[in-house]
Amino acid sequence: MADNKKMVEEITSMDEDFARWYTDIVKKAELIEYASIKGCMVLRPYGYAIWENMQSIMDDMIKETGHKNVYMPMFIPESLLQKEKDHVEGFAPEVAWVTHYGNEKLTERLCIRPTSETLFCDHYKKVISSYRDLPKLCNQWCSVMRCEKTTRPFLRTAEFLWQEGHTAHATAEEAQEETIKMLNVYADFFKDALAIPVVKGQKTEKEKFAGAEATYTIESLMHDGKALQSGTSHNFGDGFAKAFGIQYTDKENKLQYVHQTSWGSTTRMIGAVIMVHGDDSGLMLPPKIAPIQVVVIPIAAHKPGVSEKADEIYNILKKTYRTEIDTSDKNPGWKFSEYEMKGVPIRIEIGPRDIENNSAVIVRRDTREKIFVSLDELPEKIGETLEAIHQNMYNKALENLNARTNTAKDFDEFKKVLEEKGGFVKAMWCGNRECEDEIKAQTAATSRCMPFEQETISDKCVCCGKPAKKLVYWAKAY
RNA sequence: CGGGGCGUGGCGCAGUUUGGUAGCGCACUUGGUUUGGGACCAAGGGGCCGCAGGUUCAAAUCCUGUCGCCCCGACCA
Repeated sequence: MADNKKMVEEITSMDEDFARWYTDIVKKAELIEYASIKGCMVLRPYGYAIWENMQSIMDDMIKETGHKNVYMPMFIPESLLQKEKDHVEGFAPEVAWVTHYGNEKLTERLCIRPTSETLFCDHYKKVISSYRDLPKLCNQWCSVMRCEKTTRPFLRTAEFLWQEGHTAHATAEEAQEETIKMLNVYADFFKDALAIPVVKGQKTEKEKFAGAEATYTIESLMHDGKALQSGTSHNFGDGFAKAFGIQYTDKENKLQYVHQTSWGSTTRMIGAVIMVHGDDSGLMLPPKIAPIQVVVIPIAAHKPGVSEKADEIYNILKKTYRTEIDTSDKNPGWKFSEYEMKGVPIRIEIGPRDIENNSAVIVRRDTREKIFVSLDELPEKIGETLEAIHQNMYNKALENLNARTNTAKDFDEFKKVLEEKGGFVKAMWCGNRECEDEIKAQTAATSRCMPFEQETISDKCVCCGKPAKKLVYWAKAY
């Protein structure tokens, strides 16, 4: 038995090690607890606080670009869901159905929203009649439900929290502009709030959203070399408008269909943060979204003056930074590990030695560097250090992204590069679905996006050798 | 739905081959000593051994059935 177990451990792939590392972090950092409801998870206070910080920054950015928040019902009547053919085909297999209201059996069942396009369409049909009513720029924060067959904390859960923006415009050009604008908002958010660099581009036909004319994506790279679709922005053209009959009268008194977009980002972003920045000591949170930016840890708190000084520091810092103090009776070593596991960017140690020197020790989560700072300069130094941590985290993630982005001219090279280096492989593609399927079948890699910044690596498709149309980023993905 | 595995205190497991007082680590409670990298000592609480039958003087252990969960294959933010 023991031998067998050992053997299993020895042949355990890196993938499984990484998976174990990941699930360990989400539990030990107290982000989630598994719910007793299939596929769902309990977001615990610390995990939810991370989401709230993300939400607050993202919400500002969405409002900054002229959008207003609204709230739609969580139920969608079956007939409404079915109005757009591609959309219903894409989502029907994974929706949950409500069949009863109390004891009364419904004549038409209601699904729990897997996404709210159809509800927004139904609404827009009612409130849009003139070009003067356009554009409609709405956003909703809510949870949606998709009965996934396999789930994973944050990356794929049955119910998840997200923001979904839904807009309606007079022209195709305006809709396209909006689609790209919001994709850029996501990319900026990843860089400025999450310290994660992304690749921006368009999804292929195979990978695009059910019902969309075009889907754009930001793709980030986890430090195990797998890609993660981290936010998407869709241009619907007038497909939904025609299916739902959303029309307006233009300046020439002619009836026109609106052009729509939608874009969403989810709690999956927390998964991205864990897998991009985390290390062997646990989570590492970018300062902007960290629920605790600074934790004060008194050393030998029973010795004279220590408690008082620690309190004093805490009270000063909490005015400017999200600060906590840990006065529990755990020993310091335990506390150090605990807050590293939780990804707190800075910890401050204050003990008898520091009090003698009127100083404190600040320790960076990202570099473990210990910096001795005089108490007078402390608040200022904290600000500088938080900024430096963000920069350093971004730079490291960018280094990893660059190091793991390689090119391949033919299929043999493609397989070799993917096998040896992981990450993104840039390669040319003929535009045919068959080649995407073939590449996936042979390598497990999927097309992540056709980047905005196109290059010509070769004139032949990496798979079939026919003339190439597009440069594609390929990768194994979550 | 096809292949593999597992159900034993809150969590992680041992015990099952060969039936004989339910154990270990972590966590928890109390008291004390500690405190600059996951402390130590002492005492304590907590289990219809997934469920239902059967065999037996005796079942966590053997037999039958059943339920649940996890991993691998087809989809997805």
